[in-house]
Amino acid sequence: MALEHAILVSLLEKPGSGYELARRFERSIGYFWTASHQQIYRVLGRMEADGRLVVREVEQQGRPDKKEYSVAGPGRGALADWLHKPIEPESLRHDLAVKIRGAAFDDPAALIREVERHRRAHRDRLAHYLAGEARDFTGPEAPAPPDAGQELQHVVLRGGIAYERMTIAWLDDVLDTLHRLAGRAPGPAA
Amino acid sequence: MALEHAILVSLLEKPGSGYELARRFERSIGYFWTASHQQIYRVLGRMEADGRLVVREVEQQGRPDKKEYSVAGPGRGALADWLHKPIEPESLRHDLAVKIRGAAFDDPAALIREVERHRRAHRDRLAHYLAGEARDFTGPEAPAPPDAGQELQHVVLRGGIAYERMTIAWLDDVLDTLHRLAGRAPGPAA
DNA sequence: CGCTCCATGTAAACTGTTACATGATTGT
DNA sequence: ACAATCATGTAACAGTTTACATGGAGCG
Repeated sequence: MALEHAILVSLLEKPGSGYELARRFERSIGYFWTASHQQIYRVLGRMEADGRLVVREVEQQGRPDKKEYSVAGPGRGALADWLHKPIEPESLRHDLAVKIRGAAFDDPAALIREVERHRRAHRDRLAHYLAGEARDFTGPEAPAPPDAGQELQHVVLRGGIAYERMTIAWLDDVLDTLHRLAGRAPGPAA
Repeated sequence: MALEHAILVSLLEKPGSGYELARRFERSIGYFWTASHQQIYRVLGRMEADGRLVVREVEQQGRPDKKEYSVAGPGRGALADWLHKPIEPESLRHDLAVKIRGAAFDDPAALIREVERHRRAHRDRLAHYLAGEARDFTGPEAPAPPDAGQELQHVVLRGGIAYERMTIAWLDDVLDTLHRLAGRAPGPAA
């Protein structure tokens, strides 16, 4: 159900169309929640029908009209209810870890390329987060003093940065392990 | 689709029943993939129908009979195919981060209890992982030298440990931020 | 002419959660 | 007697992914 709440938070930060939300889910909100445009349009339709959102048709020049959504009273209430209700601490879903354990029944060396690819992706994501942090929070252009919303956005971004740094360090550990195993026995085991 | 692959890896490590798999998904495999028994039974049924698994009825004394599943040739092939196919680097799903950003439109101080609860859960999980590491890998009972499968299980567990440590440190950062905001403005903003 | 961006959606398949259901054994 | 553990499932619903579908504007 958290997609609904993520959309409410994003629209409270700034109203926008389904398309714009989809873009945000590739960027800032996407640091901790992902959603495709198909999902977003469906949920927006439902939330508008439920009275949590209001739409405004916006005519544009040189591009298609868009529907700008913003949060209505009941939407704000639904978000407040959810914020006050405890949630379960997350459990991870990590495909790559499944692959690493699966490598025991295949060739561990064959995984090295894949792990390196993931390491590059995480390194790029870290660079992207750090650039965003400098632009919005720590650089000379950043607003001083920051308001509560900016402080909270920043602490979430610091979480993303910590996650990427941790992941890169772990992938280095994985690569070391795979190289050691590849040196030891160069074929499929088991 | 990774539940299927996680089941294949687990059954290659050791054949077992749906019930036993559900237990493993609360423990070792559960460090990086979760699944309920309902899901597991459904997928086991499908995989057996597809010829990826074979079942053996095992009579037991003092407890109900069970169906012991093990991986068939096509199952091993399906796993190998998946292992050689690149996967997308994961994107996070972190409800708590949605809540933290949402707190800008509610009372940040009201989130402190919830964050503390999550911190305790992660601290407990870390202790559990560390106990498992000592028991299976670094303690005096651990097999020496470890085989490839154990090395790979260990590196995945180290990833879980690093994740929990990072998360605890981040939650401390979040708590500092919330305390600072609570001291500054004691009501809902926006 | 083809590519990317803007903007919106539908449909089908699959995955995951919640609730319900049964029945024996072991321990308190 | 009651609760927990072992063991297996069904059914309904909610959420997610993948594929299909349309169409204009601007750039090289």
